Amino acid sequence: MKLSKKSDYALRAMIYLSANYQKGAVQIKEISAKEKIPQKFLENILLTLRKVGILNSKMGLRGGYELARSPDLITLGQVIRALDGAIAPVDCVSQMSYKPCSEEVTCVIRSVMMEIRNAIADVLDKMTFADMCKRAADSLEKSERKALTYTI
Amino acid sequence: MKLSKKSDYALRAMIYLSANYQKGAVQIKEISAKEKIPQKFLENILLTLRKVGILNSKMGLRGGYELARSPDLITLGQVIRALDGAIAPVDCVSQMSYKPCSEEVTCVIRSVMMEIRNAIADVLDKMTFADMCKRAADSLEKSERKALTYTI
DNA sequence: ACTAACTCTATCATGTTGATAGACTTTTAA
DNA sequence: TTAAAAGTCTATCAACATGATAGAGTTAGT
Repeated sequence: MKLSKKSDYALRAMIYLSANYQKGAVQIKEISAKEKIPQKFLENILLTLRKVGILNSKMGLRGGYELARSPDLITLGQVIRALDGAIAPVDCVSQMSYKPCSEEVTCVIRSVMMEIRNAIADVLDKMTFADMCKRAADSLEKSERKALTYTI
Repeated sequence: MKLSKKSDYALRAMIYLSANYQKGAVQIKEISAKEKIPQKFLENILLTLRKVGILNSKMGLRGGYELARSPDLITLGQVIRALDGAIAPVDCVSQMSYKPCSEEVTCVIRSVMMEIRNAIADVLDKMTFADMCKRAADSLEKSERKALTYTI
């Protein structure tokens, strides 16, 4: 039950790219520096996201990466699945890498794991990067207001 | 986001022990055979569960393992935490192995992971092994009725 | 005392994770 | 037209986790 560093980095990079959606291509180097992600590691991550069609890239001087579509059309689930694979805790309840278990029909562990899978998917597949940016703005504002209150 | 084989085996063994709760100590060998779990591997698992107080053991001839308390007082969460550790997808939202992340207050990834942790915990900490036995009985009955229907 | 059972520690092969290296290709702008 | 800046691709690595096995102990019922 663990989010890999890879997916964590990917989410951070995606939030960064979402916040800069209108500004055109952003370079790996910039994301790497701002989000403190090892550059070479980030290269692989972004490459993967490009291959699944979440990002577009421009090669050459002044190249970079940008979202392939609007942030409200990309969910956390899409990104995590691209990097970590299936979200389900066991394969027999996975949409992505389904493998039947021996006693499918009566297996009670399976039924509980299905509940968990659905609960996770419910969060990750509904949450878009537009939502994430909004949340970030909200919580920043809130913490600034708080800081202001304290300094009075 | 993956349940380890260890936890999976543990859950199966616990369900088996719950179903045999009134019958006194059950031997590793029996559980291993019935649930098709490598015996030596199972030894380690049961030992761990004993150390955290979920199981009691009797040594010597006619020894074995049994639940330390009634099945309705043991949750799946307790067992999985004993074997796999924290349930939370990232440490900064974990009750069990909490480690602060740098930007705790404003981190939006954290807030989403907290939602997921809570959703998972909500399932695992409410579901007891008594519930599991009931489910098993229900689904067995259902599949038998179904089989009957088919054979008419 | 014999034996069936749990206890404990060590070991092992395999795979995954997080990270790095370097050679290659594409594009732009001077 | 060429140098520099950017992405592309493949290989490699150390460290760790996982799933499993081995074997020498210890305990207790008969």
